[in-house]
Amino acid sequence: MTDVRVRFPPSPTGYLHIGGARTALYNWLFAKKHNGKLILRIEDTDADRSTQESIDGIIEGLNWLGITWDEGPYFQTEFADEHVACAQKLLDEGKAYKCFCSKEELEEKRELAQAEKKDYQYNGPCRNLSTEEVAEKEAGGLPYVIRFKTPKMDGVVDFDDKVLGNVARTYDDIEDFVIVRSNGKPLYLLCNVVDDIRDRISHVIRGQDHLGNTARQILIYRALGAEVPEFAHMPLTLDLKKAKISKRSHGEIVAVQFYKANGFLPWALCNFLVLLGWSTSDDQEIFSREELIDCFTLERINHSNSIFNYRKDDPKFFTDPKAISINEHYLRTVPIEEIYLLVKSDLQEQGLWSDDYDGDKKEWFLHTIDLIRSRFHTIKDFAVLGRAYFDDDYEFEEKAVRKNILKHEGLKEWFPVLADRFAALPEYNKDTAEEAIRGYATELEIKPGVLINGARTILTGRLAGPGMFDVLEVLGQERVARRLRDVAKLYDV
RNA sequence: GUCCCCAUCGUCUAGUCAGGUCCAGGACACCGGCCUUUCACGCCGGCAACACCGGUUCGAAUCCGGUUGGGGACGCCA
Repeated sequence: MTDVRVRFPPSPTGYLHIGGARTALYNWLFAKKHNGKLILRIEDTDADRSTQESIDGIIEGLNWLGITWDEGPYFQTEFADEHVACAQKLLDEGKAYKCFCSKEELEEKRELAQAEKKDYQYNGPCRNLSTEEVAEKEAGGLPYVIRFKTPKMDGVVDFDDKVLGNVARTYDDIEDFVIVRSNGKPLYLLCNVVDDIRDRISHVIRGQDHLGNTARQILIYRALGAEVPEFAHMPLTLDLKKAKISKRSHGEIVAVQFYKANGFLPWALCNFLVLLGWSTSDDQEIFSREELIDCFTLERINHSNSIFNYRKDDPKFFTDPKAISINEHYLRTVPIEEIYLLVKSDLQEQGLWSDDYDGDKKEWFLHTIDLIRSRFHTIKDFAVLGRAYFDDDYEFEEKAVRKNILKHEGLKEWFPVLADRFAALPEYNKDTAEEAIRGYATELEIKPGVLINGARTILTGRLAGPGMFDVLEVLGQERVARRLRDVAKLYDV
């Protein structure tokens, strides 16, 4: 294979959404796999809709996901002269022509055709204007667009799509499409090809929504005398109603930023995204970066669209359940150091961070997040569900208080006693704590579970959590004793 | 209306190119059980799909044709 050079060309008209991220990811994987280069090109030719905010958001999103590029970001507008020059070249060589038909006139025809349920194609008179006629109209100050002159011939324009196989379209079916607006600005179809030629793109990996563009773009490549790259059209991601996912109809749930803000591990999102339309033959679903790069191939991309399984207002899953499950998997299995910084920055944001965690108490901190992480869904849970481990001001689950505290009136007396016993322990650790708690239960002739579950609730505020003796150790002698002595407050309400 | 793409559990999918080993496998979700002081993890089990109709064939999820369904494109957007 010749040098692999692929590109990700977002138009900066909104944030980076998961569909775009998936396209970028596939390109990135393909580049990595073949020791190729990924080029980031911002397609900002639509001046009305492009924003700096959006450019920043896209770059931030890619960075967060760990999708790195080797060249760029280039900006399409910087190459405007080149686009115009290519259009001129096509004009000079008779491969394109000036069309003086007015926009209004054409729109009218198109609407008419639609109303009559007939096919519409530009078939205007301008294709065959003589040089004199053109000069005359121009002299008269008539505005014009430049149209590509599609060869009038039998047969098809076809290409061997790396995902779909052979895809063909008859010449007949391709109208003389506009490549330059009447204001002199070249259009996407042209710019994109010119840029891809300049950037020596070898493989165009993009969504199937571009499938209809490909035949026309191949015509441009040929007219410009350039080599046609390989194409790979990946399936689209739809919502449960089978509509294309978009910011407008789905809001932030489809924004990469949303996953960052909601405590996803970036690689977990990538892993989820890659599975939306691609798979291996051996049922593997969890991949390290290296594994994925190694086994990724365009040929194993699915042909059919996939559905992003997100139910609005689902109380249990705030996004696709599979995405959450993959995130949980990574959250509880990656080396603790890999989530340490993410947890740190979230605790900092929540005002729960202490610099000791980075110093004297670092070992304690790592051990603690390791202990509690298997029950969590996202990084955000450390500060919410795990708050009691980092701060004395935590909430009590109502159900837990009812079930584990209020049900046992005796705890009001027992816990202060237990607190004293813990405090008096010359050596305090999970074993001595367990001994103390079990011994006391025996004395009281109650089941140890009453003390254990009650302790969990008063110490952590929660109904469920890690093994109690681990919790006792992690929380430490002083905190445990203090919180147990305070049991009366739970009966007050 | 025209053109293009697609069609396996609720969702993501394996199997389709080289038909039999598939009364269809895995994952998520869901339901049961085990483990356990709780919950989670883990483990065991369950529910659940080849869109339809024809054809080819000894044999079809797989090949062919049609139907239906879904998606995309049809801009002086990208």
